[in-house]
Order: sequence, then structure tokens, then C-alpha cells
Amino acid sequence: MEYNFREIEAKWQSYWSQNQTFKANEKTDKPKYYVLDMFPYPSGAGLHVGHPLGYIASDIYTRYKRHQGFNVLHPQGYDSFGLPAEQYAIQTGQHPAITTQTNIATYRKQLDKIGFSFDWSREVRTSNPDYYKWTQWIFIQLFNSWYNSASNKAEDITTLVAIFEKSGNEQVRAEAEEDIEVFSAEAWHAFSKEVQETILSKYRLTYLSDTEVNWCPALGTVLANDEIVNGVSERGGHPVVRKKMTQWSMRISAYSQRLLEGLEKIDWPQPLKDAQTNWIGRSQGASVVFKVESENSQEVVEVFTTRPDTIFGVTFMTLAPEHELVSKITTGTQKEAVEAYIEATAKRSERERMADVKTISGVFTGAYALHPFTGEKIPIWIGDYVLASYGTGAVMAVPCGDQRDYDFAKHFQIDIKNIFEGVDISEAACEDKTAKIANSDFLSGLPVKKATKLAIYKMEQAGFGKGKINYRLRDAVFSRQRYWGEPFPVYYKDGLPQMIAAAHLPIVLPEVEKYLPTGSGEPPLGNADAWAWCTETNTVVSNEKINNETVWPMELNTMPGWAGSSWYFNRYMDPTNQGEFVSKEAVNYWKEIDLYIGGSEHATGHLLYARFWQKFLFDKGHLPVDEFAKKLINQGMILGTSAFVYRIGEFIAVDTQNNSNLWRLKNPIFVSKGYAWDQDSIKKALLKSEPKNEIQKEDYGDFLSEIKDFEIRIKPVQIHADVSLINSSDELDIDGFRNHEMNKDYRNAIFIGEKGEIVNGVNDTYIVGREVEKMSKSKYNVVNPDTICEEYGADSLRLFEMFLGPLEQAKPWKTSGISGVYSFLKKLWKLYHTDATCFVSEEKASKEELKILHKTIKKVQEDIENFSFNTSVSTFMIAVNELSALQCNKREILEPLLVLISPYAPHIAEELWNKIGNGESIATASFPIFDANHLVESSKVYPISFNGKMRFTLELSLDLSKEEIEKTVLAHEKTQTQLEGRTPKKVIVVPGKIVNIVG
RNA sequence: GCUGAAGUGGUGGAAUUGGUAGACACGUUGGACUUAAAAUCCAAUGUCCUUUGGGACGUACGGGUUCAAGUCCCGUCUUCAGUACCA
Repeated sequence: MEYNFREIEAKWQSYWSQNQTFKANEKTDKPKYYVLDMFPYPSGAGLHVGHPLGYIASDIYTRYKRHQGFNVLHPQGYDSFGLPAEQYAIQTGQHPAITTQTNIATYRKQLDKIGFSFDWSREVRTSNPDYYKWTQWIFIQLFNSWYNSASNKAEDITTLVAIFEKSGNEQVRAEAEEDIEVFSAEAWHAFSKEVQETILSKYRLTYLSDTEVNWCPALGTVLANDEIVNGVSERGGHPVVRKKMTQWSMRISAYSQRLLEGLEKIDWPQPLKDAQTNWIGRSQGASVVFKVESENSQEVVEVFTTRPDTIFGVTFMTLAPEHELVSKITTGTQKEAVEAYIEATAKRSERERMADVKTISGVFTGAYALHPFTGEKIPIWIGDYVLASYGTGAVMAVPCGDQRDYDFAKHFQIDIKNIFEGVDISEAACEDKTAKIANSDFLSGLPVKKATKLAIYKMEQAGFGKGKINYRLRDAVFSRQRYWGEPFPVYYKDGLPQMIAAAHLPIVLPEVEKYLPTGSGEPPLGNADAWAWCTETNTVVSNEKINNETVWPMELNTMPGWAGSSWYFNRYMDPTNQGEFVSKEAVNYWKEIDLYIGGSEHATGHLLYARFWQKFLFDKGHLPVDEFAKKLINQGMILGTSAFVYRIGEFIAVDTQNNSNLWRLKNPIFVSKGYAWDQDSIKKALLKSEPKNEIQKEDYGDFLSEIKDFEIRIKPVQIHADVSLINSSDELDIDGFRNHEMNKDYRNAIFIGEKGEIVNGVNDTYIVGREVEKMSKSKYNVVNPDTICEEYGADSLRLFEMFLGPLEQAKPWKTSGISGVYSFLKKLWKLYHTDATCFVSEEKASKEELKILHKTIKKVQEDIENFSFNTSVSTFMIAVNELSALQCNKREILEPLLVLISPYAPHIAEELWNKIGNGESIATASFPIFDANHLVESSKVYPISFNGKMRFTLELSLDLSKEEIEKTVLAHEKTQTQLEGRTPKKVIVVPGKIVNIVG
């Protein structure tokens, strides 16, 4: 009987779904385990083979854990709000809900074909009102909370108001805005409602503020930094401008320290932790206040420095051009120059400014600050190397200790004062942290650490500075001028935001005529006819009824993509709960994700925001743990092979030392007179001055052989070619093609003719080269899992994706390799069949057979626990090859073998399991137990090496002692041949491992 | 620049605590079966030298530690990813 994967896979997929085989249930004695994939955004393009990689890995682990006796929660859902559906809606008028629905259906169909063991009864969709009701609810909780530094957690805003009413804000320690003025209880009571609300918003964990944003007029929305490439929008290439807008922000900065500390207790990849650590950017130092020299004003410049110990080295100060003080302190004579400079820098985009690090620019304001210790006059400059968005937007410049200050000082001929003992600073600043401080009054002679401590102490005593920890992490902008997102549960009363009570949620996204901004530039929700809040009926009503007494305008922005994904993992625990976002009971049972698998591109986005919300909800007593995922694994990207078409003949040799502007290819190919060469061969030929016949030195000019380091580049005439189109030719298989005329390194090159036709052989005009890059529709290098399932089956796809290489690593996809795992499955199938029928014998297994089984159990179990899925696939292959050679058909061996394989290839495992007489699904079987007794050996084939080099092997009994082994080996004739009569100096014997003879 | 990861055959990749480098596959070559193809099976396959037996070299490069190094240490180079004037 044939291995008919189509029939088998369809059969078991419907069996699992009908029997709800993978439904998780809290009512059990089994220990819990929660495995989660980052849920997908259902794009119109559907899945490509890169997407399921992580899902396959997590599915294997899930199935393994079930075999181990765990109650496993393994759900899946969709991150279904987002820009692509909205863009599509703008172009076609199709409602994004419909597009989303269609895309989800496609995704589900594709996912089902691969045989995942998801508990679909728990599916969530972020765009579903039943779901985003709770996203809105969490937003309200954040609005109604502040961060109390004294208790080190978020608390209800009412506790803050109570303190204000009783004693004002002098005693309050909070993670809040920095510029809050001190007021008494009396003052608080005297404030108007508006003023009170303005003050409270400086404490709330989500708040409205005027934020400078990247505004893209053509798209009518704010863009995140990573959505902008070279100053234009990534999508469409439209210009982007800086613009101030009133936006909701999330006070994630309040959690900086805890987000940092939390990393220590979670098992996440180090690179990812490092990325978050850098993103949070904690730096310890001091804030120092410098008085501005002035007759009548009291202006001060506050700076942050990590090196307060270098305070006596300050010879000037630099402010960011945007610093608010600039206009106030600039003197009359310098006014013109300063204004011109500010105008010039404003014209340059932030990108340009960042890209151009080398150009030093700045201008003197004419004003001076006074050194807080010496009272010396310090010139105040402005310069764009100082960023307005970091620290205070001003620095105390210590040119002898900071290279940027040093360069600036040299450029403008400002004094450089050396405060380091015995260090030469004529060429560069001294950034060595072991240098002793000198020339610095009371700090002289001290090492950095002590000097820093003392400097801070003195500053605090004198009252112009204090120790401070600064974080790079900024509050996150939470408003988007888009349609397809969660609406805010907010209306505006007298200009002040009001939360709609939780009882009235969800606030459902209104229908609009068009999905673009309104004529007056309001977000798309401005197009809705019914988008006003009636406080009498507590319902959304028509805009016409707005009377500013009982009916009020609602918020027009929507929430960003990361809102829904910041807590979805908790919803899976209790997905249909109408009264709570998750019940206490469910969350106390499942607690957190035990294993989370997804891409590393979310390091500083989703994974940081989700940790923030988790900590917040934990603080408020809604969750039992403050980290949402114990262990996280980043699966590597599967890359596609793109075809590029190059014009041949147009090549150039480039001296790589001096050139970087020309087009650049990773694997340039050179073709001449019917031969294809890679650049290494050309280099070798030319540099050795031994050009082979086919290459004529004069073709390239003599200069080539003189340049030591050069590249040969071919100008591309077309960027991406559609591989499938090239593939469609029956004559050629890209992977298998070989032109005997060519250098064998380029067997993969194929050629296409002038009209685009494929030419078997070398064509004078074009050559197709290949490069490995990200899989994407626009690059014509996408491989669809459906076609793989159709042709080889889901089990083959699953095995192959794992077989490609280590899970975490990026790896190129090559469909041709799948035949290996496919024929493995056929071999496996054959192992359970005698002639045409499935048959297992009840005979006792031989020692040899048991050994094969148990070494396989051991290896596979270790591999799964180490997430080394690629190596267990080869272990299966070895086992099946060996058992086939023995013609093993014993149940004692073949039955446990199926359980080992079932996490990887569940369909074939179910089918054979069933055929050899098991009624229940293999998912309920327990994992075979490894018995070391079966692996006990009586002898070992020793490698015998001489001076560390293996020369021959010798089988010896493991009972032999060291001395006996040494004697036997030395007596061996081959040993004598190797020694050639010499006496060995030393013989190393490691019993059970190796023998090494030093001679 | 900084941070992190990684450099092993024609290709993807194996190699426990240092102990037979290249497992398992792909591809390629030769063979069997077949009218033919597909499928399947068998054999060979790191490079170089050698009539055979066999030998020399080999894990980016240069050193070092060790009886023994892909693995440990020092230095250099390259690639990829993230981040970027962070005071």
C-alpha cells in the first residue's frame, strides 16, 4: 500500500477537529504548560513557507509536552487591526473588516493544512469588539492610574487626589512629568477643575500631550521612525514632515527601572535582552545646574552628565538648537548668526542630521554661564551634535574627556583644559576611565569612581546638582490618525478628556464613508456621522446632536497596532469572558506563557510594550505575575532566493579601498568568451599573472594586477526577476542546471536572452544571478506552503522546515532539498508494511533493535528539550535506515518509535498508530521512557592517534584497564609501523574514549 | 562607532564536559531495474599527491595553551542583525 499523504492528512485533520483532540481544559490534575506563537497579522498575501517555521517548532514542543503528561494550552489568533487592510480600503472602498475576514479565512485554511494542534476554540481577534472592549478597558485603567515611586507600583489616581487634598504634592514621589510645580493642599482646592486636570495628567499613565511627530500628509497619518526610509514614507515614498500634534502617550518611562530589572528573571535570548537594555538606556550620573550670567534674569541651564568628576574640565556649554533657552539668552550681536543656524538645522531632517556625523557645526550665543565651583565664565554655544530629545538637551562640554566636545572645541578654537594626570590630549580626548583626575581643586588626585562620588556630594551640598539616573526610553505615542484600529473610549467635555465608564464598553468602531482624513485634516473617524457621546443615555449618537451639555464629541484618533497585542496572551486563558478581561481563576491556573516563540524584530516594540502592560496589570492586582513569558525563543527568518538579471559586458573593477559609491553585488559574476567566472578566480588568475587561456589580461588593463584588493562588479539592469516565471520553463531546473562549459562554482547560473527567453548556455547580453534575501511578494521569491503540502504533504513540510537548520538561525529555502525528508517518510511507511499490508510482529525485539530505539529516544528527547529540532530529524533518519536494514517489524520497537516521531510528523504517526491497532489518538500516548541499560556496550572501537592524529581504529573490550589497553595497543603491528622503531615518550589512554601515543 | 550573533565540503548543516572533523540530507558522478521516463535500489563524493598500500593538508586568518583544539586564550579580518552624535 502506498503512502498516500493527501488522504491520510485530510483524514486526521478532520479527526482532530471533530474530536477536539487539542482542546485545553483547566479542570485537570495534570500540570499546566502554556506554549504560544506570536499571532500573525493576516495579510492579503497569505502565508509563505517562512511563516510556519516558528509554529511548527512550537507545535512539536506542544505535542511533546502532551506526551509528557502536561495539560497544554496552545492557542492561536489574529492581530487583525492594521494599516494594510486600511490602505486596501482606501484604494477599493472595501470595508477593512471584510478584507480582514477574507484574509483570516485564507490563513486558517493554510494553517489547517499543516496540521497544527491549536486549540481553536480559544481564538482571539484584536479587531473583534468582544476583544477590543478589554483593550479599551485597560486604557481606562491606565488613565486612572499614576506611578507611586514610594510603593514602587502603579496606584489608582484617587489615592493621588486624596494626597493632594490633604497635603498638596510636596511629599509625593512619583514617576511623572519633571516640571511639576509644588503646591499645597489649599492651593489644590483653589485650582480650577481645568488646572487640577492639567496637573493630574502629568501623573497619569496615559495622558494627552503636544508631541512632535512624523506627519505624512499624503497618507494622512503619523508614522513611526521605522516607517520612514530616507526621509520619505516607506509605503509609497511620500514626504514626511515634523509636526506638533496633540496625542495620547503612554508613560512607559515610569517602568524603565522595572523593565530593566525584570529581564534578569526571564529566560529570553541574550541579544534580545541586550536590545531592550540598550533601548531603555539607563545611565547613571548627575544633573547639574549652571547659572547664566545675566544682570536681571534668573535663567539656568540644566545638564545631565555621566562624568560629574570632570566638572573642572568644563570650558564651554552646548545647547541643542531647539533648546527653549536659546532665544532668551542670545545676545544682540549674535542674534543673526544664531537664527540663521537654527533655520539651517531645522531644514535638515533628523535623518540627515544623524547620517552626517562628521560635519561639525555650531554657533556662539554670546551668553556665558558661570561655573558652579569656580565661578569662571563659560561660553554657551549651540550645536546640532546635542540632541533636544535626550537628557535636558544641553551638555556641559568637557573637551579633554569627551571626543565630541574635543572635536567641537578644536573646530571653533575653544579652550581645552586638561584635567587628567599625565595624559597627552594634544591629539584626542581622554576617554579612559582609569585616568586620575588632576587640576581639579578638591577632586585632584582621585580616581574616577571616588571623584564622581565626591563631586556629587559637593554639588548636593551646594545645592546646584544631584545624583541622577537618566533613561533613554521615551514615552510611547499612542494615537494614530487611522480608521482600522481600536477607538478610544473617550469624549471631550470642555476640551478635557473624559473616560466612558467600563459598563458601556465596547465603544464600537463607527462606519465611515471614506477611510481618508477629512477635508479639514481630521483623522478618518471625523468622517463618521454618528460619533458623539450622550451622557444621558450613555450611548454613541449622531454628531448633529452635539450640544455641549449632554452630547459631546468623541476622540477621533484610534489606538496603535501594539495596543491589542500587548495583552492578548492573557485573553487566551479565558477568551469568552464577558465580565472580565480574564478571570482570576483562569489566570491563577495558567499564570504566564511558559514558552513564547516569535521573531526578534519585535524586541523593542511588542515585547517591551507587552511587558509594560503586564507589569501595570500586575500592580493593579489583575494578574498574578509581572512577566508574561518565562521563556522566549526567536525563530530565524527563512530567506528566499531571488533572481537578478544583469547585463554582461558592462563590468568594472573597483578598488574597494577607495570606492564605495558604485553599485555593489554580493556575488558578482563575470562572463567572458563563453566562460563564467566568479571574482575569486579572476583575482587569482590576474594576481598570479598567470591568466588562463580564456582570460586575456589585456582585456582588463594592467592596472588590475596592481590593485591588491578589488572587486569586479556587473551592473544590474533589472532588480528582481520573477523566479516562478523563469522556473516555469520545462527545460531548466534552476537548482539542477549545470553548464559544463562554466566554472563549476557557477553551476547555478542560468542565462536569459535579449527578449527574456531562457538560453541554455552563455548569452552575450544577460546573466541571471542569485542572491538570498528576505522572502517577500515584491521580490518574486515567495514559496507557498500550500503547494508544498499538495506535492509532498504537511508532514514533509514540517520535517523539512525543521531539517533546514537550527531554529534560531536565518536560513535560505531550497525546495529541492525536501525530497530527502519525503523519501524518509516513505521509508518509514514501508517499515510498517510487509508486502501491501500493515503488519507488526509481537515477537520480542533483539538487543540490537532495542539499542537503536533507546539511543533514538535519548537523542530525540534531548533535542526537543534543547529546541534542536534539526538534529532529531536526522536521528529519525538514522533510526529508520538502521531498522530497515534489520528488517525490524517488532511492535516493541515500532510502536514507541511512532510516539517519538508524532510531534514532528503527526499525520503519518496517527495513521500507522491506528493501523497497528490503537483506538485512541496517538496524542494521548505517553512518551517512551529511555532505559540506559539497552545502550550498555561491552567493547569500543578506539581511535588510535599518534601525536593527536588519528591513524587507525582498534576494537577493545571496555573491561580492560588503562594498562591493559596501553599494552595491547603498543603490541599492535600498526602501532609499530607508525612508530618506525621509535619508543613512545608518552601514552595517553582515556578509557572509553581515545588512545594517543606521543612519539 | 557601539552592542550582539556568526565564519566548517559544490549546498543546508552535524560534532556532549577539548577526544575518530564533515553525521544526516541536497546536489553531482557512475551503475542496476525499465522500450523509455519517473520511482526505487547500489556505489563514489573535503582538497591535493600516489600504480597500489597509503600519504600530506584541511573548520576565516595569525599566534598561544594542551598528549590532543572547529571547541579554550590573545590578536586580526569578514559577514549578518540591532542601534546610532545618548553627554
